[in-house]
Amino acid sequence: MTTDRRPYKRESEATRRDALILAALDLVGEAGPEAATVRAIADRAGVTPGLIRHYFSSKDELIRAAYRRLMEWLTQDSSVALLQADKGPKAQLVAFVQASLRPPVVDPARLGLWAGFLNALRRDPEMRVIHDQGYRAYRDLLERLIAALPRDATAAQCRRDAIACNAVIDGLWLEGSALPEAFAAGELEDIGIASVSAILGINLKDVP
Amino acid sequence: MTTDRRPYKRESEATRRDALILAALDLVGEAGPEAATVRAIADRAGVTPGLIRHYFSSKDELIRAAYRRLMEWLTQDSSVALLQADKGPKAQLVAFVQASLRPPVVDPARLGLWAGFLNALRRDPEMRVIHDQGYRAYRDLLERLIAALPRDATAAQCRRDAIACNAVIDGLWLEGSALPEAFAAGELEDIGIASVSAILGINLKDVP
DNA sequence: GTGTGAATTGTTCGAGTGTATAACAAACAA
DNA sequence: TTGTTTGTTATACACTCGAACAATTCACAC
Repeated sequence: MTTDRRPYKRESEATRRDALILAALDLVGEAGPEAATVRAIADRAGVTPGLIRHYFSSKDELIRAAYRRLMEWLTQDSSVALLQADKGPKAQLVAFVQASLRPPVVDPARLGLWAGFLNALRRDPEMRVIHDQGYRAYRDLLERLIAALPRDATAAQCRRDAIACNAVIDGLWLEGSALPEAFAAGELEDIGIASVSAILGINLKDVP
Repeated sequence: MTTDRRPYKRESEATRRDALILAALDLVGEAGPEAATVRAIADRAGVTPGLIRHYFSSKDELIRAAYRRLMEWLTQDSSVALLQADKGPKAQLVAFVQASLRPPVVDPARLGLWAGFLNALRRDPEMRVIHDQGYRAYRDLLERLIAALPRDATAAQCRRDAIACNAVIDGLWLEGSALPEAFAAGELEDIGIASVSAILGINLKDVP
């Protein structure tokens, strides 16, 4: 009896970890966290389940890595507009807010993905640390943009303003992603800019 | 061999269904939807697992009933803010914002409850309808409070303002519930009032 | 009292879960 | 070619899940 063993190719650690993380994100986004079983993840990554524990000490750690990746995406996609940063502080802030309130950041699939991880925060303290880091990174970035604006504000006030602006952006992102058809094109961005302007007491509406 | 059967009391159908629904909500809120197993629900309701299938055709139907109950609660809580309406529009709005940004509304368990049902929406279209209705009811309520304020604003502007204020409240609620220890006592409420004041162009800070 | 039917229990079942480990084979060095 | 390393597969295990069902016990009509 000849044993039919499935043929395979050896890949680098980075490649395999990436494939597994992406497969996990896909599944969580498509059908919720309970669909992201070890077998389903391995199947989607074109690999057998045992390999997961070769690269991650447990399934939870793979899920943690996936969440870390998601948080990185969210902040990177929002701040990608900053790279062309020969513009003034106002224009940078405007670009940041706008990028946060349109695709691919605003996206039903992203919201579903994020919500899928959300309830793991309560159970896993380490997951909460990851969330905290991701959230802090985003808010710190926003706070730096706000502090660079030409206005009089203490550091404490800048922190409060950053929290408030972050909240508006988060809330608009939430609503826009949950009910995409409820808003006209560009409406979320306009409301976001107007709200941030009002909170900061500075006019951002006519900044190109 | 004498079989020791656990003694029990017959309860009315309404009582038992209620107990099971409340137990399910408790568990989803505390530890996420995957913790709400048939056995755990039955255990918390002081009943054996088999009884669930006596009152609900499946576990999914119990979960659906629990979600319906949760939406009833949310709309009732919103209505309560309207009923104590012997105060001015400003005071009503302030009370509404403050109530939305402190416990028991701001609460990791509530966030977990919300998130737990959120990713169930993707699978069950019937749930999505109920969810949308509840969400719009909340925002319409806020929009009515804003429209009652003494200021000049078109209906379109009131809608935009309601979306923005809802976003701030949602965002602050989200962050406060996800990272409860990241904010000082009363800080979220203060930031919320200040932000809503700025967005609406009206001073709410000294309204009792 | 005493049937009788409904409410409730205890238990079992197959399927599916994450984890552990041994067997295999691909890549590479000599 | 041969040997070694280790990425990868295959298999087994202990556990939990939702569902099902027969056995038991309560409440109530008569």
